[in-house]
Amino acid sequence: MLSKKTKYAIKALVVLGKNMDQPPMQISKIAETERIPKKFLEQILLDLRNAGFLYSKKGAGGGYSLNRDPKEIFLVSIMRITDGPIAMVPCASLNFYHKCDECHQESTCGIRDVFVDVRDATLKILSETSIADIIKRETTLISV
Amino acid sequence: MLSKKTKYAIKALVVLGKNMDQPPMQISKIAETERIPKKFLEQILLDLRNAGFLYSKKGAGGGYSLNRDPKEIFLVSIMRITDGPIAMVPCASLNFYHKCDECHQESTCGIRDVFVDVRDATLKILSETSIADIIKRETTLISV
DNA sequence: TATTTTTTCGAGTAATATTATAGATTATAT
DNA sequence: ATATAATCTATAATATTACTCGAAAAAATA
Repeated sequence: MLSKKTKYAIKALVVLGKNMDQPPMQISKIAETERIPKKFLEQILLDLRNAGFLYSKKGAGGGYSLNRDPKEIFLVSIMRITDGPIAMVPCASLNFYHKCDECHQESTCGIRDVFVDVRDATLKILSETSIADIIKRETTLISV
Repeated sequence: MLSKKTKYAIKALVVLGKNMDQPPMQISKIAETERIPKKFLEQILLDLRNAGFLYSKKGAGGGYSLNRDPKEIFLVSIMRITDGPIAMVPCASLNFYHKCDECHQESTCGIRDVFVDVRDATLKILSETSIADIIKRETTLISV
């Protein structure tokens, strides 16, 4: 399951992606419009900022804005920051690999073998889909 | 992440798949060979039995055996029993659908739209892969 | 029929992860 | 100076996962 943390992160990035030419937006503003607990959002935005996706400014008139083109922010990167691995088993993870507790012989593990395929299929979609795509999909869905 | 419950379920089914022509195997035997906590495995096997995948027999000489051809037991069915939904968001689930807490307008949700695609890609693999396939993959991996 | 074996059942607990909150601190603008 | 708004550290609340306990029911066999 996708954590709320990740959903909130995506939603915040979408909001900021729609706010590109405007002055930075405050946490409290984002929290209100998307109905995200403010203090929780605070942590999430900080993570995204530390990962280089957001620009932040303190003090009056401060807030957050995207540090990159929304076309260049892909779901896979966000999810790795907020949820960690994409793979469903740690032994099939590219960026967060570690042995499964239960596993005796990884090299011949049929489960791992299948979930490497699942990971690749998931990864393909998530690394092709950007914040800009999400915004585009939403407007497309409205018009349908 | 795949729960241990699901991994244990798959492992148990694989063991039983290799035991097809033998008399039923006891919980304790499966638990030992696969190093699964016995009481936990007990619950898991019961779920699989109630879902019709296993045959069980009480008393001396009793135990568990597969109720179907290992070629006809697919990962997707096992996972739905042990972990529930395949989709990463409840609103994209076929068998366990429910609204996301956070969601205001499902019909135009770009997140949902992407994760329906992810679900489909995952589903394809999991509904094509059987216990027999896992066993086959393992022997193939050994010979490589 | 008594005993042993093994699954079944209902409940409970422990460990861990997720979600959320609190309060003080630091930076910036006016 | 003062107000604004992000940052930091810690902790509380809740949910989920992993696992345990003890007794009951069913079947075999001696």
